Amino acid sequence: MSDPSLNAAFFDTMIVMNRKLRTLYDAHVRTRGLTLSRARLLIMLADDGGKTQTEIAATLEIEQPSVVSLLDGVERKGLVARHQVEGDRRLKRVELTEAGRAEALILKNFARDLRETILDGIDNAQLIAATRVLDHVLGGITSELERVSGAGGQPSSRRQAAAS
Amino acid sequence: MSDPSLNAAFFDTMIVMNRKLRTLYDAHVRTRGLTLSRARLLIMLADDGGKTQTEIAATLEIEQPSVVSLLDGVERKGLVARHQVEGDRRLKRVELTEAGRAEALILKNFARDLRETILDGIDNAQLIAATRVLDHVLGGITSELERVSGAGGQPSSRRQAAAS
DNA sequence: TATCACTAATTAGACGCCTAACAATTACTC
DNA sequence: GAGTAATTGTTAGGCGTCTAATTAGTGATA
Repeated sequence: MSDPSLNAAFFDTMIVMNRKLRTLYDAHVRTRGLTLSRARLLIMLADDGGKTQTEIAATLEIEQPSVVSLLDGVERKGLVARHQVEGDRRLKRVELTEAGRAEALILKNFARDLRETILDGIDNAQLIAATRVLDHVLGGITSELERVSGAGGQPSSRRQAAAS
Repeated sequence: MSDPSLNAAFFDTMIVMNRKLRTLYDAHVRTRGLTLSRARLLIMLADDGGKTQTEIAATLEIEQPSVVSLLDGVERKGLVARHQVEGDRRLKRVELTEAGRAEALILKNFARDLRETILDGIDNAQLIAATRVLDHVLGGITSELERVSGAGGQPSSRRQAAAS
């Protein structure tokens, strides 16, 4: 079928790369009390506007409790605010503050530049091909994850890119 | 130069995929008190034999304190043991126990099968191309990381695949 | 209207990862 | 040989993520 050591190399490289990417990004924004995950959240809010926490979880593809602690962090810094929603007191609509909007802009530009630096030497065709593979693999993981834990079998809304 | 939204999609997909891969793997081995990271460690030890903690950190490409807590977990389960080294009392050589060797074999087989399942539909050429891109990107991240934090500028021993 | 099921956010507890700072030991240097 | 520098493993503290369980609010129904 496929070469086991080739498969292993793919995943291992991916795992290491992910961790180092986070470390690199964090190193740059740490002085402002931010991280890659927080940046992903802020940029998403800047692009998509106010969302409830459930919607945030779905867009970022993380679990709701992860959203809670992420929000706690950036709310403490005054970058977002949780607003009550008229008509349903369970919901909280999350909005960027003025400071949050400014920060999001900075983060977005920094992220763009960093990606540019890191991807230097890769042409568009290669990147498209690699992204297609990643997307296919992500699909495989997601359906396997649903098969394993999601016994209920709801129709699985597929993902789309969250950060810009 | 390059398309910003294309770059963003690549990284975002990679980030999400990584998190979901970990969740999927963890879900399978959780009942035995294991995780993807612990599996990576055990498999590496099974392949490469006893190593000091510094060597483990280098091979897995994580920091030494991360190795400490990782080892604490699997040592508590009796899967590895830390042995004193003759001649240098700072060092500790880490070895798999009998139970650890058995567990590593199971994990290795499971990992192989899971990769096979997840990569279904991707042919070797695509996978090789994608891995080459990942490797290039990892190289970019690593050198950027060294440029940023490693002011000392030691000659950067390059990475090689750790899990099999 | 009282109950029961569902949903949104949260808390609790665990693990993985990091940086910074530390203790013990060894190596180097004068 | 004494003092300093480097190395090894560790602890402390922080963030991100997960699952399981809890709390509060909504809706549907008998």
